[in-house]
Amino acid sequence: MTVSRVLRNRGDVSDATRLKVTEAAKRLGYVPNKIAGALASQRVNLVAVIIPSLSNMVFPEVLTSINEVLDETPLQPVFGVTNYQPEKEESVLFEMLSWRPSGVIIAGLEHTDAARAMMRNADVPIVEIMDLDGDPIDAIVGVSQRRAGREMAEAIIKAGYREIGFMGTNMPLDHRARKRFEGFSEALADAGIEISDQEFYSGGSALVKGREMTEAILKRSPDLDFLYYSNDMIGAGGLLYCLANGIDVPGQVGLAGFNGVELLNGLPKQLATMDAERHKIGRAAAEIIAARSRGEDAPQRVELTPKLQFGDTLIRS
Amino acid sequence: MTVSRVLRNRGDVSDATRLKVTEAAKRLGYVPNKIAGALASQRVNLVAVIIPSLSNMVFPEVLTSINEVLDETPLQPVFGVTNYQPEKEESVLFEMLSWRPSGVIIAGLEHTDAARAMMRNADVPIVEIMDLDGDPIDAIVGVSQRRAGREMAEAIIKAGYREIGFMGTNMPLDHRARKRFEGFSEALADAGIEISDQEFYSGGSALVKGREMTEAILKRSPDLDFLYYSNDMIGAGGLLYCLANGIDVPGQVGLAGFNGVELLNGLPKQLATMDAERHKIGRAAAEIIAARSRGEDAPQRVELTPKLQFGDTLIRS
DNA sequence: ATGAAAGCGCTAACAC
DNA sequence: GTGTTAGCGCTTTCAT
Repeated sequence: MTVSRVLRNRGDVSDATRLKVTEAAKRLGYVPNKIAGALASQRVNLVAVIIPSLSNMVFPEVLTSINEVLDETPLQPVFGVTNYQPEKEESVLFEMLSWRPSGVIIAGLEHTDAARAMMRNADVPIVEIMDLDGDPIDAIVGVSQRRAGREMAEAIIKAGYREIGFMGTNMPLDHRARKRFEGFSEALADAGIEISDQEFYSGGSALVKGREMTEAILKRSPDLDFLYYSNDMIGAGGLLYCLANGIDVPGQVGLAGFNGVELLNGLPKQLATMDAERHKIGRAAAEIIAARSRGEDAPQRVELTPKLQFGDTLIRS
Repeated sequence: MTVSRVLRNRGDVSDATRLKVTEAAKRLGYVPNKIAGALASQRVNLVAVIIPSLSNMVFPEVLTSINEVLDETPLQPVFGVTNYQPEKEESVLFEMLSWRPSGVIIAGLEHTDAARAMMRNADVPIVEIMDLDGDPIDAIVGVSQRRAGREMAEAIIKAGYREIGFMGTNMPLDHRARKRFEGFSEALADAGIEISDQEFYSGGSALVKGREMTEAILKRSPDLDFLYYSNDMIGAGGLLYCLANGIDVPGQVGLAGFNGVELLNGLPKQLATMDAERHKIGRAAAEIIAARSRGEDAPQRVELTPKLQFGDTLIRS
């Protein structure tokens, strides 16, 4: 009836009745039932956002920018966390799609067959984010992780380092870290170099692990002249270890991480890194969903290019 | 009809038909419409989780533990972010309540009147988290921020420090930081001490801000013998500044932060801090919602007590 | 063990 | 400018 019109600012309603209705609504503390509304209108203003982890720091930042963009639209983000488990991703996705959201933003390109099928059948915009190396279901925005790895390797070689150690997470399901590593190794191989030593960790405080791994790898392989870390947090740990132990950085040992986290700016020396552009990724993804839900069209592919920041730990050649 | 029964594992259905249905469902990539289901059953497995910020590090951790607990139930968390703005909180709450969630977990005790009214009328379990100093709407779990501030002040005084500087965020709407500061000042006042100097910041990288503020305050007030930071990130920045500038910690200047963030373990020295128990808070809150949604009863108030960690920057007296 | 029918609280389309 | 009506896709209840 008229009430519905008022509450949604639709159609022609006289000011008098409009006033009466809004007033009554406020007085009764009325909160509309979107469930019924959504069922009737077949429209839901929710956007499903699915990420692997909240403890990674990177993802909260992506969420923040998604939030920023959607704040200016009628859309509402709804987050789900998969803990890097494909089956969990599948179930979270199932759960979310069953609410018929206006769009899906999901990290990565690797999904179970069932998950992929669900998304293809869902008939809503799907944006896969972060990674670019693979076949998207629908839209995609991110950086080529493989290329990021390559470029870092090339810069390291160019700077004259030859005995290179790698440290990273021991998570077979972190496909982005894996692809960076692959790109990195490939580029080294192209230059006839092999990784001299490596060290993996899982769980625990990344900063502490970075210290520990760095100590271990340098004790085991004292000839190393460069350490590449798969993320900035362990890189920062390594940097702090080197500084505390009088190791000359970048003279004796060069260091680099990945992500460009804000934290690095506060350290005594700037760790070399590559900005993963996660704010831009979040914005672009949200903008695609917003545009599509307005019926406008939007890019199918947004490629961002991570920029190498030399900082103070990688000799600029 | 029967299909519905199968899909929900309810009632008596013959194995034959059950099989037929599940198979067809899988083949068609069927995803049930929870909107219709929720409307019919008047039950929704969503739990609204409302927090001020994602960049604060503290909140992702709370979310993580909420997630952990709800993972073992049919409930699904749904996050909303308020950016510390009461009106935004109100609108997020409105939006979420309009989906008739099974419960609400919301940070803090300060809300607009309208928000408070909505929650009171919502007829679902409401758990206010983090803070304990105020009147809860329904259930509450957290630590007394005021007391946390007091205890830190008392420890500092006991350790013999007298010229105390304070650094914190310039956010009038961060009520928890404010209450800690109030408790801190009160305890100092009880001992006849006043804060000698203070410095506030907003925005930017907390670690960098910590360095900068520490430099500024020490240049301005060289007599300070203790610096209390309203959070660990700026405290860590301050610590790094002191170490880099040959300031003897905790001999010449003592330092303390708040939160007990994991990051601190990786620093060259352990910053004194108080663990805000955010994992326990998340767990307890989620458990209350889970219990209540099962019809069991649950505690109305869970008081956690932050533990002082002296680390290496506060003389143990 | 299965089917049929009512209705959850809205929106959309169409009268008046 | 306002009221009426028929669903939206399920669950629930009641028959069979």
